[in-house]
Amino acid sequence: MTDQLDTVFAALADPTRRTILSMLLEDDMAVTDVAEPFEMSLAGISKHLAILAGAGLITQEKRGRVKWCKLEPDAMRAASIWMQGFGQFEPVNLDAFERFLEAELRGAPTAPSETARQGD
Amino acid sequence: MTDQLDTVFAALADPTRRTILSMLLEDDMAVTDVAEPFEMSLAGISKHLAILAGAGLITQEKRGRVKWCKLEPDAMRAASIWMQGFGQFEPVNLDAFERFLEAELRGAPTAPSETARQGD
DNA sequence: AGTATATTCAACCATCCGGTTGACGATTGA
DNA sequence: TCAATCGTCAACCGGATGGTTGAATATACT
Repeated sequence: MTDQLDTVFAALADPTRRTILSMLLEDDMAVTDVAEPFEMSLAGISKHLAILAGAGLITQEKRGRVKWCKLEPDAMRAASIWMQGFGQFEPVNLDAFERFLEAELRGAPTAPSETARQGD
Repeated sequence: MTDQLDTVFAALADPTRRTILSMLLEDDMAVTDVAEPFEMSLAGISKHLAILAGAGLITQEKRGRVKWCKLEPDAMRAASIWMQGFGQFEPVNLDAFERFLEAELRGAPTAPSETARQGD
């Protein structure tokens, strides 16, 4: 019964999952490769991917023993239209978007780049 | 530490809260009036409003003993831009938005219209 | 003053969520 | 065949979430 908007927004509410989505913007990735930059167990990432898949934001195709993850941006369409209806924000400001991505990928606590590698 | 995107998306993930936001599109409302159509305790609605306020999606101003809730659509801007970056969805399709709103307000399980419909 | 209205607080409950570890099935390859 | 790799499953944990009820606070009305 949970609306599509429910699952999409809920999936996007987690910074790890948003980071994964932005990683997948560049290319399809195997689960292990998605997990590699994170300081989290593979099973944890696997769960996040399942949530993203459940929301339709990615699809996963198994070839051999490797499961490939592919971004499905169309799943955001409904949610995006819903939001735009409120603010009528300027359409598709790619500059702003890239700034966001950079900030998330670099500075975010879940970001894969230069986190304090504690307990490793 | 939780990102603004975290709180905004999390706030939007709940259908009751989305319905409240669309109600506030038409006008500012008192807490009691917001709660009236819902099959939920006033305290429950009050909590939802607090979450919306925490995400910046609404502001609440107390005049007398009435607390007025006002939509703050700008709080969606960052999240909206983030999403648009993925799909580059057609800009501001108001028709689609109104269809969404109608569907949510009428058919959704949390929709305020037909209060008797609960025990399915 | 006394009562009604508007809203929140506090405690409580069940469930979900994000994460872990360890075992497991499946596939690859030496 | 045996071992390594890929990924999920199951059980568990602590903390957040969504909801309730009942008391408390603040304002308004008569």
